[in-house]
Amino acid sequence: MSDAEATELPRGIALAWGVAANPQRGPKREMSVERIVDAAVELADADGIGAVSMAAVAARLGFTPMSLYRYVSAKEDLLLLMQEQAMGIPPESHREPDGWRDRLRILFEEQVLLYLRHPWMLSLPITGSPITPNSSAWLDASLAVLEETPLNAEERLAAALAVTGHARWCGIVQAGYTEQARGTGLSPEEIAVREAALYDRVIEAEEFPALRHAIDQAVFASTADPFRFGVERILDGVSSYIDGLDAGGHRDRPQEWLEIDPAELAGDRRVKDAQKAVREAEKALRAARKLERQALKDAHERLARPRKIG
Amino acid sequence: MSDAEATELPRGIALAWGVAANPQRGPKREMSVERIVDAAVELADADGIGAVSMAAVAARLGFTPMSLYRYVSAKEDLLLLMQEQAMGIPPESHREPDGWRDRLRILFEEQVLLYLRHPWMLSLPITGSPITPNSSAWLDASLAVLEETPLNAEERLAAALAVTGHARWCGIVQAGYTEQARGTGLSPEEIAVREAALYDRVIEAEEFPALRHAIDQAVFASTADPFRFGVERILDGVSSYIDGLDAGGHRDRPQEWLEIDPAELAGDRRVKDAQKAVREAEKALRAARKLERQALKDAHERLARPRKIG
DNA sequence: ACACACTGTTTATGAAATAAACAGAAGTAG
DNA sequence: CTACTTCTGTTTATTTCATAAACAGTGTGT
Repeated sequence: MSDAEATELPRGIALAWGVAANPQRGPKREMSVERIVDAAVELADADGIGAVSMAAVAARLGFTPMSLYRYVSAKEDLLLLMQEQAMGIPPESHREPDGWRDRLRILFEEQVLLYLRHPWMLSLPITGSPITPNSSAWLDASLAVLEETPLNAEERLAAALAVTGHARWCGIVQAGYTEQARGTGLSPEEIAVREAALYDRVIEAEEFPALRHAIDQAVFASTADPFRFGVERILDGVSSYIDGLDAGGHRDRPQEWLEIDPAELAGDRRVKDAQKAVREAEKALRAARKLERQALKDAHERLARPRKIG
Repeated sequence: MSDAEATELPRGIALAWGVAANPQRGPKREMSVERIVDAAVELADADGIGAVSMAAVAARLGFTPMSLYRYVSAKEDLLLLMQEQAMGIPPESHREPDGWRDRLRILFEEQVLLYLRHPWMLSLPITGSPITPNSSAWLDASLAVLEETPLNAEERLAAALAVTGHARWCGIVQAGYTEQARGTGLSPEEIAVREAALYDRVIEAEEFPALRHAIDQAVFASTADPFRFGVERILDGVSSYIDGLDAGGHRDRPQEWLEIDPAELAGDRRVKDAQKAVREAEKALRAARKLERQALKDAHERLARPRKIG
């Protein structure tokens, strides 16, 4: 009983699996869940997730805001259905190449394209893994691709997760530019240029030497996609792990989740004050270091100058 | 002129760099930006980002909502400052081990811990890279660690980005559980168990064979952290790339960003309708496949049974 | 002294989600 | 065929936010 209750499908997820009660009596329906979700997705694609209010969706369909609640129990459910619909199922293209590596790369690229098409998906809260048909299909596709490898089930999931996460991360960063572009009316490229200029202005070699070095190498002006490099490294890593297994190497020992000390979570006043003190000390340290570097640099210059003049 | 204007610091970012005008006249200030941000972070840590309203922050400090606007120009700026403050600077621990690999792993773990401490950071919108002192410090640390490798500047950035992204992804997934736990009053472990049960109930072998297989291998009941496996693969990948360089191999050619056809973005009606038709066809295909598999399975059983009886 | 800059407060506005009560439509049972 | 029931979309009202605008009190520089 408590078991059945415990595993009962949450409202929104049930809707996503198409468990919809079709009523027999009463006036004919003028809308449908599908039309509502379509309208919402169109709004979000065009003007971002902020443009999706119950009122706006209803207006787009020519109805009053409250009417939507006959179809969608709450906005949260609508958002879930939007995700599900926008995600779709993985295209067949990933079956074309031979070998897990090329297939997984295609799945990566398709996911990135998904996020480029629907950047708003990335600003929705993630509530665990959404157990919906389409997300399941994507996960299934990744796992299926990896079934030709000697990885065990857990490793396959971890590898699939890593690639998915990287695609998402790529999407997040790009969506950031898209979003800013929408706000400012500039093109994403202009935003990137402006951002590079800001970095250039604000980052001093004394404080952030490695970052400054990167800026001087014009990495932020680069038009290359760092995420492409990233996936290749992930795929390399999986590949070399597989090579290790094939060569009779042992598996990685499963590792525990990272955890923070529960005492920290308890919100103890003394702990918090101590942490704050640490933060301030770190800040002071950083400032002192910066001054030290500056002083060293100046001293070097003073020592160097006479030689130059003489 | 337009150059100076173009690279002017956005309000919030200026605040983060500590460009604060201290007024000479008027009544003494009773609050400070710092106290406001502290209060907001405490609220968010305790009850999630949803608990952070201007009114709630003000109430926690014993003031009226509008008073905050004397210190923080808008909620958006407050959120930026919260991020900056919660992030802090990377701890010194990452300098202890020798070798980029162990150091980068520590930076990964520290970032994950950060997100465990402040899960709300992950539900804030990302607007490009926030060019603030503390985020710069983290990026600088990653880049500095990689300076001992033969990677070039762009590759270093890409590698740092990959690790950061993976930490973030790890945080996102864990924060999902934390968030759900807050909502339902259950422990994150119970949520995970419930989720595994849901998967088990809903995923059929006919529709998602690889996923079903994973479920049967109890991967969702596992207590191991798939992200630990993930970072190791990323580190492996970077490592083997470096080995390749050392062995005189050539670099990956820089690759372009993924893009979607602008025609798609234009929101053309015909294109959209066509896409919708594709979606529906895919759905039908999926259903047909499922039936096919089911039929095959049934047929097999029918063929197998007589032999059993006879 | 006194004007003015600055403080925190009060009041008001508009967007948003959604609860609750409603009037009318369309089946179904008598 | 009538009356009941169920279901539709609408209306109205409440609550929660961010934030604009006007305000009254408080120090400081001139």
